[in-house]
Amino acid sequence: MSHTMNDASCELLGDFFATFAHVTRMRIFCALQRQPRTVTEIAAEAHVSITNASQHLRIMRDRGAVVAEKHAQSVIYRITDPRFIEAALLIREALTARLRQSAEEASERPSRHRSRRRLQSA
Amino acid sequence: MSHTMNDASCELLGDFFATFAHVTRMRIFCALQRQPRTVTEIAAEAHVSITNASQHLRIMRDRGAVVAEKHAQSVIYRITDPRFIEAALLIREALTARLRQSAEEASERPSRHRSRRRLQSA
DNA sequence: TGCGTATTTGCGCAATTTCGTAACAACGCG
DNA sequence: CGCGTTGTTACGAAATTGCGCAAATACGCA
Repeated sequence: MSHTMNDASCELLGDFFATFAHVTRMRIFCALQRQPRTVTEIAAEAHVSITNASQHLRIMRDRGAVVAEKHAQSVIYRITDPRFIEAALLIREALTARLRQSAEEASERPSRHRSRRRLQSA
Repeated sequence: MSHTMNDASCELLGDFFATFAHVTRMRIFCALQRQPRTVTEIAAEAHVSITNASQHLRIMRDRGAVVAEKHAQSVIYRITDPRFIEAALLIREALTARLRQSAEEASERPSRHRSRRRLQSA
């Protein structure tokens, strides 16, 4: 496998990113990180209704991010691939590093606030 | 930093994933992977209009995924953090591994097609 | 200054996503 | 069986996103 991406990878990745492109779904992912959980537990941890949790879980299930296993009265969800977690942690590192860095820059060169990131002249 | 995620990380990550949750934006990311490019070049590589490319680039710029640098008449975009590329490659590995695996399973136990992933009984 | 190239933005519309309400399905238990 | 618990689905409304077109902006050059 090459070290750069092609068009097919773009389709694949775009779809994957969409799976997690919602705070609630990230929170669900977050809750499932430590251990498998029932829908009711997931809903509580993600601060949403059970219905809403179920709806998001369906999206994640359809895209293969989680699997459901029926157990007595309840349904237990878990993350399908630990690499998803690894990837999320890696990205979080990059993001927090960026935050730290821009915080430092802001303290060096203060009150240069831009409400929206614009072009930077060369 | 812990090895699991908290609520703040979820916000951050949800936003990040949204940035790339579109085939066109992934293709743009893909094109910028090798080298910085002008908007016109990016539009050509992503197979979209210049206007549309510019719109997607604004989204990516606003979220900090890319930066723009004005150079003579043209604007040159580049990816802000190489870790974004690393992460994308890592995720691609996980995804293609999953694809390979389900392809194998499908050949072992054929014609078990489900149009939509459903619950699996224990 | 006026022109051409490069890029961005405003706007309206179509498509998609999100979410609540209500109805429905599955299951264990008395 | 009838009921309570757990979870899913249908549906419609509201919000968001995506995109094309036209207009605007930026900049180098004659």
